Amino acid sequence: MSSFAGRMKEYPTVSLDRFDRENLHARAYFLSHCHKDHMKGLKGPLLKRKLKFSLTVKLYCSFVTKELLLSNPKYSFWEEHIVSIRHLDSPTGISLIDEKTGESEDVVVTLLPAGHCPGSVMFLFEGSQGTVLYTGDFRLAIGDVARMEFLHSGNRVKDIQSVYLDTTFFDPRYYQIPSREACLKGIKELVEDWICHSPNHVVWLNCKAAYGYEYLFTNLSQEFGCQIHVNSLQMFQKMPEILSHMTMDRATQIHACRHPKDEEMFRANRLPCGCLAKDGTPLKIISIKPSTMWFGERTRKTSVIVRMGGSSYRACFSFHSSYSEIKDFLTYICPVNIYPNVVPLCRTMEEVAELLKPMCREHCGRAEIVYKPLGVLKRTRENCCRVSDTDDEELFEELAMVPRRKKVIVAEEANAQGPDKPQQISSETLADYLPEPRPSVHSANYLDCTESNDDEDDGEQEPTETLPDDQTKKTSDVQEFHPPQPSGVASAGTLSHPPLWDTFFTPGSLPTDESSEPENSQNSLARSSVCTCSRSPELFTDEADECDSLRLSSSQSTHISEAEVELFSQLGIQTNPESLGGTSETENMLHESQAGQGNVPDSQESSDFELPPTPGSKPPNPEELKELYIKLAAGEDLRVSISHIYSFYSGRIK
DNA sequence: GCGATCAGCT
DNA sequence: CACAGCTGATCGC
Repeated sequence: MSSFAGRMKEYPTVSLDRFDRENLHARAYFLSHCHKDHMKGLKGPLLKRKLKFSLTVKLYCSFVTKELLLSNPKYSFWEEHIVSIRHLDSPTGISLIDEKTGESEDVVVTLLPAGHCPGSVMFLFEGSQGTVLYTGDFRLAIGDVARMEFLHSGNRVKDIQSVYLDTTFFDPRYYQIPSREACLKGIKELVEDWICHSPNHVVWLNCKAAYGYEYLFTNLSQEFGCQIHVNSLQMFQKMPEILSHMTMDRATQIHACRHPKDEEMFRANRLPCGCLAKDGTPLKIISIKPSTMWFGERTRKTSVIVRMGGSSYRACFSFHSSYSEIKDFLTYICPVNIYPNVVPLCRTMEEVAELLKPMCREHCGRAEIVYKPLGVLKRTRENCCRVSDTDDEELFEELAMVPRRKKVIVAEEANAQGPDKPQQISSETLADYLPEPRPSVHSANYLDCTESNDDEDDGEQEPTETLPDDQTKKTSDVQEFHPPQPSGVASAGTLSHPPLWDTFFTPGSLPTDESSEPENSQNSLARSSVCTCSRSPELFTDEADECDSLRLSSSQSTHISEAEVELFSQLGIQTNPESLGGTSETENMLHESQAGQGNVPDSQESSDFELPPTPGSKPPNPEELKELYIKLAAGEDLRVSISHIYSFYSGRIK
């Protein structure tokens, strides 16, 4: 839960995600996403009154956030005062005007995708007081930050003065959270194993009353060709990409409907909507409750699905980045200052601040590092592969070779025109260059899983995976579970099937009924045949690496530095000594440029950093490059890990 | 009657 | 397993 007070040191005349107290005096407001803990005071009478008499005060947010906000009539008084920025990554000039004195300050703000819930964004401010990033809440995968065009200036990472950071899971206890794709895969398999039995076998997704599960709904809808039953569709009226996957018709096998006493109803084998089978008999229901599950640094095998007993399951699902994901994010941008917005559970603000210190520029030593661009074939930094086999890899990694996108927009200057007409510095959007929404499908082997959110529990573990005991198909026998794959689906990391050419030329269409589903489903499955292989970390290297495609490696961000270990020990946090100083394959493969860090003086005239070219990795060898080229030539979309964010969590949805 | 805050619940 | 939000009680205006 955010405890950010609303204001940044550098630009104190704007307020973000807080609208009460001192924030009542702000010259402009910013809303990162539509969760209540970021909307404190937003419907307060004092603010309402202020708006009534103001010509210049505006609320800036993404297009989707505006729609979601205004779908609640309590906020309709904001309507004339909202400036929604439809396109992410499109710098907008804003004049911050003091209505009493006429004093004015110009800033340029850029919305960056945050991957937290529909419409969620981060705000990047650039102005006389430096470049400052307010992250709001975010879930970015490792490597995503390197693909954010507007955190770069030319080949370099922008010089970021301060980051106001979502630190929900910035604690080594939350070292790893399975990737979005791995979680989705686990849920898909569980759903499939249940609903395939009969039309009377239904799934209830026990989701909380908050935005953020739409990604799950749309993917399940697409996968199984049935829309998800929900209580209301009103808020998604202008978002067909979401709307088309939801229904208010109870006659479906997947429900996410809610009722004040839904848990109680479920225990009595009833859906919250009260739906029964066609013949009036009770349905056969399982519930899946999305919950955050985390795993310690040394946890090797994990499960994204946990059976709670009876027909109740928990499925891993996180709205926030894990410790290692946040660390990756910070390591990349290396800001001068980092301010936590959230106090993680069982921690104090002081402890979080201590944990963040090593990530600040002063301590990370980044200012000394010179990175050499790779050249024509640029790719994302790949500094956190920590898996030893394909199962683990799918669970935690979604890294892929991602050619850096052509830079399409350059924010040169902000000729702000005043808040009524914020200047769109460029009309092109990054989203235009991103792939169509699609489900992410990996190879079908079920995860050999051991549940562990206990980071003390770092030894070999017995599988605890359990599944409905009345099922005919036993997914609990994880080694034997091989759900049928649609034809044309290649396993991740392989090219066992030729590309389906037509899929690359079929305009993205939305399945609006079941009849349209199979083809769409297949198309999207085919499109998502991507390489997600990543290199084994030294932590878990006891299994053969079966990944036969491009290998990248790194050790940087998954390693805890000695300084951190010392810090953790001061804080009473256990760290893994094996991760320190051990010679590993990955360490041996450090890129030259990194090995030479500190030796080469940076071009000091610029305060920006050069773009890191995959620290901790070796340059691709000819074999690897060949494979990459084959994939590119085959039309495979290698951009994978960030696409889901743009699909659902951006202002792109119209 | 309305808003703020907190405990309790999920 | 813990994010986000609801309900209901209480208090103050």
